[in-house]
Parts: sequence; structure tokens; C-alpha cells
Amino acid sequence: MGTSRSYDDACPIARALDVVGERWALLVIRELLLGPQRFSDLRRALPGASTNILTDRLRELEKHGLVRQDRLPPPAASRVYELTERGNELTPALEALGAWGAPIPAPDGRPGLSAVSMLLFLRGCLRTHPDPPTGVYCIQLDERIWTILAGESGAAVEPGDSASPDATLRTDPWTLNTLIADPTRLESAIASPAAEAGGDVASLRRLLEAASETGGGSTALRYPRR
Amino acid sequence: MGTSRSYDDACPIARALDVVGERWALLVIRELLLGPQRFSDLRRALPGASTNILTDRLRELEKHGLVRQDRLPPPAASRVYELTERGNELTPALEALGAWGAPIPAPDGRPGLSAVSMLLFLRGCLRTHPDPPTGVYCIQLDERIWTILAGESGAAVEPGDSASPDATLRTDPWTLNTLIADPTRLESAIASPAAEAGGDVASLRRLLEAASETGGGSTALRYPRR
DNA sequence: CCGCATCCGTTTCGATACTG
DNA sequence: CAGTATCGAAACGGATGCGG
Repeated sequence: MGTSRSYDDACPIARALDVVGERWALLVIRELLLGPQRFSDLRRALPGASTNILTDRLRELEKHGLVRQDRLPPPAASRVYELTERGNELTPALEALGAWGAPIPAPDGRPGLSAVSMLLFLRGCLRTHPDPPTGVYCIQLDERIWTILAGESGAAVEPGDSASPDATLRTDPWTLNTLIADPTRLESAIASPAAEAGGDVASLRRLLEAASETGGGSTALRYPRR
Repeated sequence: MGTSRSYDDACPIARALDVVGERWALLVIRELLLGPQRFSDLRRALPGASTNILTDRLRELEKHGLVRQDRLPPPAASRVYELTERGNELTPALEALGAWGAPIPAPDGRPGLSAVSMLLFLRGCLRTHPDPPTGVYCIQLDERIWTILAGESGAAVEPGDSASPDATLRTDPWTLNTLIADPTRLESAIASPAAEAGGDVASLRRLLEAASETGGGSTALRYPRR
């Protein structure tokens, strides 16, 4: 059943793969890196994974202590999945894997691109920028709102909105990717139904330009090298 | 056939997993991290992988440019597989995964333990030691000979023997693991058929003690944190 | 022996439909 | 919304065979 086959190998790499080596497992972890997600959020972010596989992986990751299930306070009677501390410790491994995978061309057609992977990319760009912009931004992607806290000491991305953002943006992950690849398209995107902006748009544009300078120059989504 | 299913996801983590995410792929890479290996070496190192799977993975890794096949010079009419530069660049990701997997208890029974994973562990211990010993050691594991070059600037492990080692050791990966966990067993191991030593045994013992101090203290094989 | 191909039983995956 | 049930397709794992 949920019993995954073991490599039966004492090497720590093999032991790690016994836990997170199955198909979709690491992408589920990726989706939880920026905060809790509901089952349906994961389903939208990973459309290639069928519901039974998603359930299997979540149960297994829960069993191994990487993922925890939480009930939200009364108003929202929904459950969310979130990473435990142990699950969060996979961050360096996922970043290293992403850095290695960055040069690989994206698959043909219109590949999927989740809000989380897009935001991870944006955060990575800002963190490696020599002179990052500062500000608070609320970005709505796929019906979910995220807050970007950009400062000189680093950049953070959190789920939920902020009381007083410098600027707001509503769009989809793919459009955001093109905007980081070419920030000059911001005005035309806002003029189209693909995006909508509010607040200090000039500040928003500086955010996109900073991201563009460190890694977004190419069309393909990339994670910056460390 | 060899056509692996794609995640169809533009995220670089997903793109990396499209290449190395299939079962056994990353463990094949691990086995090649210290140098070329023959098909039969890989087969011995990964006894759980059947020959057709091994062939499939090598073909696929070759197709993606991570692995290259080489013919050895005439005396040995055998072929070897080795990592390309691109394949070698997975080292940080594998180290991060190994560091994460280190706390996971080894599977029950007598789990496999390849010479390469043992030597990767030893090298990692030496590299994180604050005051590493220096010397050249030839270690024979599972009928293959490796040279350990330990110096203040770091430690290296290479396939093949050395002209003038300070000490030599012949044993199996599991015994070497126990010797790093408890170097005081060196003498009794040499007295048994499980190990055989030559040259400066005191120097060899200092090597084991250094490894023991940084990560070998527990019974389980571990990779040091960075 | 080495490298690989083929056959076959079992497990896992993926798509759809369905339920609390 | 959050899963469960079902079923065909693919991948995996083990054994065997075959040309160097």
C-alpha cells in the first residue's frame, strides 16, 4: 500500500530518498515551502498529480514527520497542510537541486508554473541582488494573496496580505514570469486583463527590475546560483 | 520505454527531477562521484537495482549528458561509465540531500553499504575536521583500490593506488564504518580476517580517529552537516 | 565474466468517476 | 472541498538467455 520500497542502503542519500524519493514528493514539499496550503491549492499547483497520489504522498510525508495537518480556526472550517521543522530543513537540498536544474530548458507546450515556484524564484532573485530594493508588496496569484517583504537584510515571502503595502499586483504566475524576464512590459500588462496593479507602480517596477537583473533575464524560469 | 514521464512544470526543481528524479538515478550518480565505474561495479554497489533498470538509467543519464561511456586502454578491454562535468555539478545537491538524510535511522537487517558511499562519508569527515591529519592511504574495499590524499587544505579520494602510501588497509565497507564509529577496534579487526593493514598503522589509526571525531561517533553512517 | 536484452509477475502511477 | 474507489497503463524487480 503506502509502503514505499526501500533502497535498503545505509548511505544517507539513499535514506533520504527512501523518504522523499517517490514521484511528486519533492514537489509537494516545494509547494509548502512558503507556508500552509490546502489540498485544493496543492491540486491546482500540481495538476499532473492525481488526487489519490497527492493523498498518498501527504500521508506518507506526514508519517515521516515532514508534514503536519492543521485545522484552521472556526471561520474557515478547512484543513491545511504545512511543513514541520524537519520538512523545512529540506530547503537547502531543494535550492541546490533548483540551481542545478535551472539551465534545463522548460518542457514544450505551455508547462505548468505554480505561484509558489514563481515566488521562490522571485525571492531568490532579490536575495542575490547586490543592492536590493526595499518595500512591501502584495501580490495576488491564482486567487491567493502573498506579501513580499523586501529589505536590505534579505527578502521574505509570506502567505496573506499586508495592512499597508507600497504596491499591489494581481496576475498569474506565467505573466509574472514574463514581467521578470522583461519588466518593460509592466505597463502593457496592466493595460490588459492579464494583470492589475495598485499603489506605487514605480516601486513595483523597481522590484521587477531588480529581479530581472539577477536571474530573470532569460525567458526560462531560473533559480539563482548561490 | 526509456521515455520518462515529465512533470510538465517550468520550475527548475521539477526540471531537475525530470532528469534525475526516477528511481535509482541519483544513486547511480552517487556511485560515479569518485570516478569511473564499470557496469559490474555499479551492480555490486546497488544490488537492489536489477540489470535492466541499471541499463535504462545509464542510457537515460547518457542521453541527458550527465554520464559518458569510455573504453579503457587496450590492456583492460572493459568499458567504464563516468560523470560529465554537468553530472559532477550535482555534487552540492547530493551533499545537501545526504546531510538531510543523515539523522534517518538505517533500515533494519543488514543494509547495503557501497565502497563509494563509505568513502564519501570518510572524505566528508576529514573535510570538516578542524585539524585534519595528513598522509596518503591506499584502501582496498570490495576488490577495488582507492587512494586517500589527506592534507591541511582538504581531503581527496581517487580510484587506483598510489606509489608510496603511508599506510594500506584492506577491508569491506561495513567494517570500515564500524572502525570509524570506534577506531579502538582497529587492532582486533586487523587480527581478524575482516581487515588487513600495512605500513604505518599508527598513522592509519589517526586517520580513523579524525573521521570519528567529526561524524563517525554514532553507529549509523552519517554525512557531516556543512 | 561483462553488458545488455527479453520475458513475466508485481507494484505504482495516472485518469476518471464518485462520495461524505 | 477533500478526499476515496476503480481500473488500465506504465514502471519496477527478478530471472533467464545470449553474444562478446
